[in-house]
Amino acid sequence: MLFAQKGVHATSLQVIARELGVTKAAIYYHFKTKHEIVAAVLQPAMDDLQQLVRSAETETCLSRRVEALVRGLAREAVKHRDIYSVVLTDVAAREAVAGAQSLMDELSSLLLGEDPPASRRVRVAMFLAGLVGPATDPHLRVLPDEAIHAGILEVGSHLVDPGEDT
Amino acid sequence: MLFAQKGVHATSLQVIARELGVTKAAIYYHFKTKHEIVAAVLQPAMDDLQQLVRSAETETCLSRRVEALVRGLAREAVKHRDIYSVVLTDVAAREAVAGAQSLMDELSSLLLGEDPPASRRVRVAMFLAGLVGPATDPHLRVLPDEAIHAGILEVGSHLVDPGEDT
DNA sequence: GTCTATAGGCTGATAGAC
DNA sequence: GTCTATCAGCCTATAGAC
Repeated sequence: MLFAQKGVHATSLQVIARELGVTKAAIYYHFKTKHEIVAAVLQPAMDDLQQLVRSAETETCLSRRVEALVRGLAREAVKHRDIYSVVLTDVAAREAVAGAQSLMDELSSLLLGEDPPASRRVRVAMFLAGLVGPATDPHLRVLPDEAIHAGILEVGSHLVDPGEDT
Repeated sequence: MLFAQKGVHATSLQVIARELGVTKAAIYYHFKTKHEIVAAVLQPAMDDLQQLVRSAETETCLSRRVEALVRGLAREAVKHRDIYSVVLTDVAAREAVAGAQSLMDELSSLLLGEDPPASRRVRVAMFLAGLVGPATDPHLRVLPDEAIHAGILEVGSHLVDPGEDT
């Protein structure tokens, strides 16, 4: 995906149109604005993420909630590798998708629980930001999905586990 | 810094000029191109990072090398919070700074050592990508430098430690 | 539905007065 | 050193033919 390579802002409609073999105007028949295009591309991942957050909201036990979220995030990060490398990275992308920022905020809150110590705040922030790593690193793209999934799971269960607090 | 908030590509010279209270032309007296401006902003962090990589290159013992790099990265990530959130994130920024990408590649290689298992590859990629987390997360910006530094150190020593391989 | 043509704005960058 | 004025080029978006 072009958005991932050059960023949303640097990917012009002209380039997109050429890639698709049509003209700019043809694209504007299907989408009203560029924001809509970006949103449409990111939508599948956003929907899955939203569903994950929704289902985790009901779980009041922190450790169980965290476990479910980490497992879900590992699954999603692999499934939507390309999209994650955009959403978690590109400022323009987050602007285009309404609620992307607040969704990430809520995700963060659900992982942190109430009044977390500073060390856990850092660990969770690094885990969430780190999800982009396997998605973007060209050397990792050759690894099978299972290996990346297992790796993320391992990292997440350690970094976000509330029991790790000192 | 504007580059961090809106991305390099979305930050026009006009906005930069207005922010500084001068005109675009005045800026072009000091810098030949926009690339030069971006490079100048990122230079301090890049220099420190390069020096870190240089000094680590000579250490042939993997575990000692990794320890030094993790310690150095934790220090740098805190010292240059704003810049790290740009360099590690923005595609346009990496394009502007010659050698930024290859520096990150070398850093990654030095942390990985020879023929690392897949799980360590993922852990290192997540650690490096995760360095942006504490820098960008608005909730973490209120934490004192020491807390973030300690958190990164803790995460890094666990994620990148070669002894953690299974 | 997809095209051509074009409007109107903003961009990075330059030339020349002060 | 900083300004005004201006350039060509690209952008998003629209109007209207086919």
